[in-house]
Amino acid sequence: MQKQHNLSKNQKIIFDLIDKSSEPLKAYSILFNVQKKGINAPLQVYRALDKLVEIGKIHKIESRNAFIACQNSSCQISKATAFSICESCEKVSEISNTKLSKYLSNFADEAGMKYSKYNLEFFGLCKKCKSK
Amino acid sequence: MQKQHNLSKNQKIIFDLIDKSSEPLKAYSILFNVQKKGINAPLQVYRALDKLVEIGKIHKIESRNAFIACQNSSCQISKATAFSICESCEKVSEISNTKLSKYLSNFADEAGMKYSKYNLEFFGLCKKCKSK
DNA sequence: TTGTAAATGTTATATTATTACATAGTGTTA
DNA sequence: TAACACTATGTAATAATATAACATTTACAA
Repeated sequence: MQKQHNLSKNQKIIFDLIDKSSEPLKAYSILFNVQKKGINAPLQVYRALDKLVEIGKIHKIESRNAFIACQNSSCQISKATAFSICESCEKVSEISNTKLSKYLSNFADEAGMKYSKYNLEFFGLCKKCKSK
Repeated sequence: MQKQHNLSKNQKIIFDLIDKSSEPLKAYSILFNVQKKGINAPLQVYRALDKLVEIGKIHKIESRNAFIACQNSSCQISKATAFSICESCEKVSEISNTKLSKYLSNFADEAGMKYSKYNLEFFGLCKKCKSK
């Protein structure tokens, strides 16, 4: 059973915003959106983001400096993330593919070393953009 | 046969610096290091970096905002990159594993979509740091 | 030699993220 | 409940990363 994390006020405000969004959100765009809720400073946003990433409720898309809510109902795969990113419309989806995650979690390099965490970003054109 | 890219003056200065470095270099650390060679502005660095990334001579480590020289003699895999990153000493190595790259290049998601590019970053402790 | 693409130089500014310090809330346990 | 540790919050300042806009120059093929 997964540990229950009770989100604090700021964490909840920021998670809700990201969760409702259909696209990855950037930190300062989040800031502008939550100023009416009393969150005034970048640091307040970054602190909430850090925590949310840590507990797996959101993921950072490294190549875009943006954040999306975990699509995985269980939110247990924050140490093993894979995303597809459309280079045209910037749509991002979390990939949850058991074979892929098993393959990568078990991957060992030439020296036999295994890794405790990975992040994979695939790039291409999404269906919509491809057919344009 | 791979296309020959004759590096320009700035590109060469910056590539040489990165290539000699034992660790990933950040843009502003590069800037400080090349100021004696007449490169004065961030944009000059970023332009050279962009070009070097584009032609596959260097790669960007997205999670670190840093750049390393391609370890692959052929430098042809800039669209299919994988790295191991030590979370303690920050050592970064490029992984060139044929099976892995084949697996990922051929990966198709649930909808059968294939991707033209990927970047994978593994995290863990390197041998040295593990034994400490 | 002219056209064009690539590269350079420079200033200013935008975007992303952290340091430092002070205060307040939450939950545990002595 | 008092004392404690831990987490979260608030605020100001600043650091670090990256791009826009504009002018000029170089490389080189037609």
